[in-house]
Amino acid sequence: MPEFLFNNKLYYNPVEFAMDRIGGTWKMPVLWRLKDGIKRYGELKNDIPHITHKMLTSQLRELEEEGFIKRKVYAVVPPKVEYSLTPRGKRAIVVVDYIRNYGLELMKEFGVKEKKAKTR
Amino acid sequence: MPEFLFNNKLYYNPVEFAMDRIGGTWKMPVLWRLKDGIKRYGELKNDIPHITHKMLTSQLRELEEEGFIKRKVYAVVPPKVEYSLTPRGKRAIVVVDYIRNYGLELMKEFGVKEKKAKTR
DNA sequence: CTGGATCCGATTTGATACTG
DNA sequence: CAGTATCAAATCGGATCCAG
Repeated sequence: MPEFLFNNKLYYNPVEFAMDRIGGTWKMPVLWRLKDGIKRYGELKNDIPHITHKMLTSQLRELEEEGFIKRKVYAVVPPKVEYSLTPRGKRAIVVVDYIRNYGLELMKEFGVKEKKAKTR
Repeated sequence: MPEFLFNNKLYYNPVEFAMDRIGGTWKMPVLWRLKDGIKRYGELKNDIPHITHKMLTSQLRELEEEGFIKRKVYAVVPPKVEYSLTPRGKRAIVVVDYIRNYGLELMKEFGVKEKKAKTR
């Protein structure tokens, strides 16, 4: 298995490299939300349950820096910022979709039930 | 996006569920090593660069508990233990391969060079 | 040879407060 | 509305030691 450096981090294989770009708890959900077009910061925040302000901003920064999403700032008050997928981000959606389908398959195997509105 | 529980952990989407099963730094490399057949603990340890004893054993435990690999113990001294893929593990290999190819594609885009034998 | 347990530092994440 | 900074809590990973 090869071994290489990127941004001063040591990687052991291509899978790890890919997962460091679009893995983690929140990056795929964020990309997925942008699948159908432009979203504002607040929309993303509302659409993704439980994500904290800090996590959303940091994940958006990283995805932007690595060219998966584009950030457009409007010089208005109050601020308005729109996020959208770049071609690289659109390519990633195909992969996310693939993994998502595998996840659904696994969930069925493991007998996972959706958690319906819980009392409390 | 749905939301559900598994092993007392809250998941927000199928992607996260899948990644919790076979994601992380080491699970895919471990599965990948078993792609071509049975391996002993020591072989895995030698074949996977930089993995520590602790990580290898913990990852093998989890993969076994969740049905991706099978553990066969021989009642001999010193101990001999063989690991192999279950059908579920073999199915996972297809996914790993897919992500791996995407990783290679990304590496090319990012201009990542393999790290050749370093001085020191 | 395989594997469990412990200690401890490093990294990640959440909560909160503050800003233009 | 969108974003930054700070501090504390939680999680993770590595090194090390013990055991059958």
